[in-house]
Amino acid sequence: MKKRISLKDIAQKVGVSTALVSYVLNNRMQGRIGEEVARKIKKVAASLHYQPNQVAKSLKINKTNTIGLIVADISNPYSSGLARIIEDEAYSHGYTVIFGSSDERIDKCELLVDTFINRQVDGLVVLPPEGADKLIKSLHKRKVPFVLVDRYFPELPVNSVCIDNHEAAKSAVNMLIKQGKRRIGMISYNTSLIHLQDREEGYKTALKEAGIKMGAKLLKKVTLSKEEEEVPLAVAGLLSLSQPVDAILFISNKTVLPGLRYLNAQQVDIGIASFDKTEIFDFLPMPISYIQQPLHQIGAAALDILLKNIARRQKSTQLFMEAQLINKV
Amino acid sequence: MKKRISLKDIAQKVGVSTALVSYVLNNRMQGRIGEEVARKIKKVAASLHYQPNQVAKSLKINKTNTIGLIVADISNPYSSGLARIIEDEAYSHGYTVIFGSSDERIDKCELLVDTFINRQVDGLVVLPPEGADKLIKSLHKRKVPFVLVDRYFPELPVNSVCIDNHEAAKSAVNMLIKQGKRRIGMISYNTSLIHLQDREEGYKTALKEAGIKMGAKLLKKVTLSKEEEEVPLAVAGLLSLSQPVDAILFISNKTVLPGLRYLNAQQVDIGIASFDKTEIFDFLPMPISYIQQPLHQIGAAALDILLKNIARRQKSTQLFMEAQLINKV
DNA sequence: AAATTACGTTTAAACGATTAAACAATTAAC
DNA sequence: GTTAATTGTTTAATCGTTTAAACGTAATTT
Repeated sequence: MKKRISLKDIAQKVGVSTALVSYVLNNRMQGRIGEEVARKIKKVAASLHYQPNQVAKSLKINKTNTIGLIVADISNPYSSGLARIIEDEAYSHGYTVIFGSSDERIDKCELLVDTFINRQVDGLVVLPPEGADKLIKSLHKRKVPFVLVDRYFPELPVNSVCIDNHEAAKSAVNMLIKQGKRRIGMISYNTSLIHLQDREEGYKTALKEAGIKMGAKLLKKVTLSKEEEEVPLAVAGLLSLSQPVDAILFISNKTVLPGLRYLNAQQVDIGIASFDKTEIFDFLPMPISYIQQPLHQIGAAALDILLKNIARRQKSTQLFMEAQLINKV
Repeated sequence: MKKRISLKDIAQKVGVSTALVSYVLNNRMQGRIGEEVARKIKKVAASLHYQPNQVAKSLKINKTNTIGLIVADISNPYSSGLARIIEDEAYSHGYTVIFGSSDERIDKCELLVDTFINRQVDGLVVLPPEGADKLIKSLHKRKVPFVLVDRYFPELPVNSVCIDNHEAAKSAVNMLIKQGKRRIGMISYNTSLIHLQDREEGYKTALKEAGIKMGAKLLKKVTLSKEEEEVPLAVAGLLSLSQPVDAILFISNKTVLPGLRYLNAQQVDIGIASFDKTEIFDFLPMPISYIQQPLHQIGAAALDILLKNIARRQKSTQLFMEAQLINKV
């Protein structure tokens, strides 16, 4: 890397102090600077292609204009879609984004948080893994500006932007009921993540409100990150009940894929609803309804909250966005 | 953000100079430091949860341990998949990754490059958009360590990691021929991007070597980023020739999707091969062969080259990886 | 004419680390 | 017993910025 041009180089060439160069290039001290010399400084700066060293600037002003983004896995469509929105919002406000994937592991997440804080990020956007309560609490205590997305911790009064999962699941089940389905199963997760439990609760509420009895056998739980193996078994289970299901609600895009693969192979045609869309929906013979998260709104809101938090003029905000049910008949 | 602990704080508390604290915590000057005081410094550092300010360190040692990743769009699966691999490789070497999406636009790409360089990244991984020649040349002249991925510029002797697109396309077409196809069309791009032209050339070469005449009508070109509108038309064109095609090679995952959607809707069953896999392949009745890029190798090689370049011990390297043809019958 | 204000610029400290060189205080060498 | 080497620590400069305060000089006020 070639030696870069610094304020000093410009100052020397023009024959003034670095302070003056700094003032001129930052348009400070309006009116107090000689027109002549200002012009000359700007000219020399341009001719040398001067670009300020942001590291030095960051150290001095104690602000890096960088935000850290921690997702479960950047190669997952939900995460990368979110990343893209955060990126755009951040850049439009003069921020740069560093990112890392936690793989849903709390130790990795902690490592990333530490790394980012040591790099003096101005704030964090975090999609927290299961069991991150302690970490989140510590962030809060250390007054690090941050905002959670997709997931939240009800007992912690920290910034978060999620969808109303309870309502979303409820509306999906209601739709299945309206379509005449009565034996509605669900593929859920065995997890302590509240936002997923909310989805399960929404499913139960919908059935209860419709006066449909919900047998425990209709609710199958699989392990996070083990979808490929466990979902087909779970679906098979739902199909082989004495009273087989006539519809299934899938809790996530990661469960619906192996689920559909199985149903497709078995040539079973039942009602299907899912959280989040995947490309394959367009290609399947049966219509698949899904809950569409307003990803753009989520990302934009998250960054908005974060930036206001960085600027120290906002208290904690918990946002629950309304998800849209895309109803395919 | 709470005031963070600095070397000074530790030094004061222990009653020594910051220099000594620095030496101790970095394990410098082995054996020259008093055991007693070293222990005390480490203890105090730990009790205060000292974490070094990387910004200050970066300024001093002129190294940020950060690399910049510029892709077309982080929400595109190819880009996010690559991002994940780069991330893992980078972190395992103590580097952090900042990223940006160029949207295939040269102006955005230039802006990102400038932003990243001002932030003193140690190097760049770039998926360059069409027409980036000038930018790349300037990076090279300024001796910024960088490596191109996926795309290259034959006339520029700079680091790059790609697949052998010519060979890959050829093998795909050869396979179609072996399956008995004779009227093989291709959906290609109207572009100056060499790696895409290579794919086209590979297609032509395969036909020529097999002694099959390649009419110009068999090669349809669409516009980058306009796949959704143009590909269906192009496919329709290939099917309505006086001698319709019995197979199509798609140049990318972005073209194969609308193509398949159209073919599926029209219930046409012909041979299909494509670059890159998409999730939907598993769900379609017809077998679809595809060229699988060794994404992991590409990412790992790119980072390896970049790091060696940063450490100043390697000349420019152009790598062409072998892609794998996944043959579904 | 002395005192004040304004103007244009420089000085110098600071941000938080690293590190060569200097410095006492011991210990070893001859 | 003087000199030299070793040991443990500090001093101070440095990285490239920013910015409050100081500083002359000129213009204005009284």
